[in-house]
Amino acid sequence: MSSHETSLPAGRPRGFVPEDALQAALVVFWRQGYEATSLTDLTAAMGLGRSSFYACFGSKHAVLMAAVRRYADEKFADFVAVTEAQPDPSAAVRAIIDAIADPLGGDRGCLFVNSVTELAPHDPELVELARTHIGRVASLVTALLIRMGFQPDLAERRTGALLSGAVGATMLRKAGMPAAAIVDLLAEATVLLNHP
Amino acid sequence: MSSHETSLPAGRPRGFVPEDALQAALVVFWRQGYEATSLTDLTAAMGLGRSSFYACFGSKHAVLMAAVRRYADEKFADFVAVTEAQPDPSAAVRAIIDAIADPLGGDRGCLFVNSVTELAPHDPELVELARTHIGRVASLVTALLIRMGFQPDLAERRTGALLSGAVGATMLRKAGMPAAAIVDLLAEATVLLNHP
DNA sequence: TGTATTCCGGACTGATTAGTCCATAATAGA
DNA sequence: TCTATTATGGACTAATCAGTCCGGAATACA
Repeated sequence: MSSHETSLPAGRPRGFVPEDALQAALVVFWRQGYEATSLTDLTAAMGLGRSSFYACFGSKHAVLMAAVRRYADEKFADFVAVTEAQPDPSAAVRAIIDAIADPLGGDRGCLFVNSVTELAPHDPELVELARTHIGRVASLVTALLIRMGFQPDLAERRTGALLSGAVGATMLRKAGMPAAAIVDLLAEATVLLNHP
Repeated sequence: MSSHETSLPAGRPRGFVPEDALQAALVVFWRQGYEATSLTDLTAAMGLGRSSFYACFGSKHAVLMAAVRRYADEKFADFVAVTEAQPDPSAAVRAIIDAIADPLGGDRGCLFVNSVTELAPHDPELVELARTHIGRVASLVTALLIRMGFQPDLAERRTGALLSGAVGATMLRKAGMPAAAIVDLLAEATVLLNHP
């Protein structure tokens, strides 16, 4: 049992870091959407040839799935971090809603929302990912609402209303609504936290 | 001045009704999105050849614009009708939000939301249409909130939160959330109408 | 150095894309 | 019936699509 740290292969090593390439793909999909992104766009942004692309990632669709999964995981990790760092559950919910809508984050919207909206009707794999992600985010928020004193079933319904508002805000932002209006609108949504 | 009812042309008459063809195109775009719909899909659904298509509509993008415009106009007309038929402004707002989210209308979402989400970053013409449409709907709802007793600036911000929630609900529906949950969530959003 | 193994640039594939064009068909008015 | 005008089907184009493949380059290990 000699040096087998990560079971290195015996041939020529990759000239790129898969995670970096995936991140580049994520950005392109985020800006352009799935169908509007050609393999030429994709490989150019990722900085690799078609051979490397297919050898490493398999297909255009697989890259999208990996990118969306990465995006969703990253976002969810942020939400959890906020939740753990913020002792006040109400403030934590506000922070999560803000992070979803990302009111100051430009007008390209949310990769997750964009992808689901574009592909959901014909992409069961993406829908499955979406259900899982939405489910875990909803659980997190619902738990915070319960900590605030809401009854479980009410907390669950109100979580839906809050998430819906955050998601809708990303679309309104894409439609050209000014960032300031989005900020106001999200602040207004906190009424859902104050009303019994 | 003989019979000049609609200034009829002198050549062979059309073998189709443009409005019907447009409606068929609308349905296809609604189900499949813009990029995922080929001209072959489109003309097949509309029941006409490429020549007729281009002679009558100009381009694929022009048809999308016409379809979205028609969709938005129809929806807005519904909202106005509801507003005028319903004496209680609070109930009128609830009806409008419900009509936007269309919780029982299947999982293809809203053509307007779908199109904006897919194309907004690269389609200024569509963004312009979106701004106009969102603006008039927001004005309508804001007026209702003012009639309910809200101060104008608060009414405007709360309108944003309500519309955001309705729009977001269409995405959650596409992501597989059950219709019943959408109904609950929308009902919960009416908290925004009850809180001072 | 030699060999096994992997990676990569780029040419290539067949299918599909949005859009054009033309010869023919169908109509209105004379 | 004849002519001017418009509509139509279907062939056609040049470009682009996602994906494949191969010959050479680069590495690890012996």
